[in-house]
Amino acid sequence: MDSLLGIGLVSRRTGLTQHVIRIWERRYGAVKPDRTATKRRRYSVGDLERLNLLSLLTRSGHGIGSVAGMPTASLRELVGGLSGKAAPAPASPVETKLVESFIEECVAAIRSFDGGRLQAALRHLETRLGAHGSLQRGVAPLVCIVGELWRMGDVTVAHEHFASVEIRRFLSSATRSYAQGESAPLLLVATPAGQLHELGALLASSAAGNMGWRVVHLGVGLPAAEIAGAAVQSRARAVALSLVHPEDDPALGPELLKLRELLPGEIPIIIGGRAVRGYRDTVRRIKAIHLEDLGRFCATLDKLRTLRPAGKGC
Amino acid sequence: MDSLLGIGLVSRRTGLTQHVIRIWERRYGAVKPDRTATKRRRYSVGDLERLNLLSLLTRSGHGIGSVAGMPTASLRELVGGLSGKAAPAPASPVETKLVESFIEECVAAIRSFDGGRLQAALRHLETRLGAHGSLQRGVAPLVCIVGELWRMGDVTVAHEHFASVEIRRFLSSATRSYAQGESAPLLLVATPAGQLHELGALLASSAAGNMGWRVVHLGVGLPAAEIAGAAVQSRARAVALSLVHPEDDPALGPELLKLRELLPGEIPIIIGGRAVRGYRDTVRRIKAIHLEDLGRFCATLDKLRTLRPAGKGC
DNA sequence: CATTCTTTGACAATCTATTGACGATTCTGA
DNA sequence: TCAGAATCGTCAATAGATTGTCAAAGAATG
Repeated sequence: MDSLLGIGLVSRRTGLTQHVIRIWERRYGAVKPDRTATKRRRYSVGDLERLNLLSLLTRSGHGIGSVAGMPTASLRELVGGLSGKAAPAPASPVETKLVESFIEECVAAIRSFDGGRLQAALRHLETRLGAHGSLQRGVAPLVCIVGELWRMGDVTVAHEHFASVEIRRFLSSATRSYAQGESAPLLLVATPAGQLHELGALLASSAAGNMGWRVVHLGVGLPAAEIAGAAVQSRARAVALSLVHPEDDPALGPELLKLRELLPGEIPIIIGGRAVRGYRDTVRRIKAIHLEDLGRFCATLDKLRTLRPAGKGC
Repeated sequence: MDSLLGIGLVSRRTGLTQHVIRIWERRYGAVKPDRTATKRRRYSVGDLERLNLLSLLTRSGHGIGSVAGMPTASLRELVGGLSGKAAPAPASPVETKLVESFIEECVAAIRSFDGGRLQAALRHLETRLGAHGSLQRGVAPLVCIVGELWRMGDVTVAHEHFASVEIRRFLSSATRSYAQGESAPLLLVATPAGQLHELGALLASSAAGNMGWRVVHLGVGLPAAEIAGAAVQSRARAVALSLVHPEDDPALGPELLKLRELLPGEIPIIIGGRAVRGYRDTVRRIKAIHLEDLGRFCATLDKLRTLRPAGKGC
């Protein structure tokens, strides 16, 4: 077994303290790293994955003592099914087929304004791919496709709104990870003034909730001053914005600048959504973190949680 | 059996207090979790489902004592057949006190962006007043008050948006629509172009869902043509509009006229919300049914369902 | 030599179990 | 209609378990 990672590295990559890693080993035998001749721990990539899984599970409410002893495969299953993210994206042919038929079914349901059918499809996918997998590989693509259909005039505004409402109903009821306690970092999610499409923001909120963040979701079309005020008052660790529809709103650039100005410097701004391209310069100017897909968004959240409080330079 | 969920986790996922979970176990044997060597409860996913079902059932009026002993399959069945119907309307002094403290608690939660606290208050009220009663006598007033606070500048736009999102999350999870088959009448709910406040519409949708209507909720800010198109396509029996904020939008009058024109004559338009007064003439002109409060809205729905067997066979 | 790592014991904060009691509501039978 | 009984959620207090964090001292690394 190639065990070559030092504890410092593992600590940084998992977001766990070195202390915690050692304690988990000593008390629960969570991992059993090799040792060098001089007793230093050497972790394998398998250990790394294991620790990442355990980190996710403890964050979403499991006691470490009850999961530390399980085989890695079971951990993966628990993570996929109950709350966390499914880091590996295997994209097997079976799965792509599943997702394809899912999308097809959803679009048909939307076209006929059949809410029950849409909810059924969403639930079905969730049982197959888990909370996070269904978001990343099912709902997110669906949202894009609906947007596309609308832009091409293939479905009406009413269809698009209807889909938004139903998808958001699903997301609301699927995301239950409330009450993470005061200690969990807080993400503020919103859409700046002029941006009225809410699904991107909702996806972000759900994903963040699944990953153990507390989330304050402010919805759609908020002026910069409001966002900044709320962020300060709720002591958010980061602010996430979603830009989807108008790609050329001249008022949005100044709005973003103002937000950066009003927001304390240590609170990063994360921006995602297909319309970002229209405001690229501004986004760069305010040093926002630009993320195109949900997977990267999750990875960034993980990094932010561990890097920020320690004050470690990024 | 794989029993690995701690009571804390189960509590968060079911919305039940740890205390309640334990009491249900002790008094009614609702679940029989395994124990660790140190007597801690370990729940299986089956237990989790069971508790979720029981939570739903008690919230909609069943006594815990009468359902706690039933096999899980029967619980599922019972939940499937749920369709609101609770809490007539006693309006006792005890209740007004309850509602008052509820509102107070909610406003405090909103001011501090505390979603968990807000959800807890909402749930609590629901257990006391039932699905229907809590809507009519708790949530509806709350919505009005939040709107009032916002208009007076007493809370910011961010607070108002935040409240909208959380209340709508509650409504989404509380409303058990889709239980009805093809035969149930269908109500289309929306907000016309220019009207961007969605809570009124959402309340209407929930109430209608509770009363056994199928609901197509189109959300906020839709042009007349879109509403009419969707109504025709989904074969709605009625269209409900909510008017809340701009009371003097000159574009809204023509929009309403256009809607009446595009809509088949046998489909009535129901209009509610505090901004209706600003458009009184138009509302009268299009022969819309104007309803000021949720109670009358429900009554009207009942009448429409029975009086309007327009297409008796379908 | 500064930094990183290991081990150990101790500590504090949080979570959990159990018990008994309390108060509000609802049910029941006269 | 009314008193008593039953139902049901909540609370408080104590004891014990679980889990993250810390400090100190020595060893290894580069």
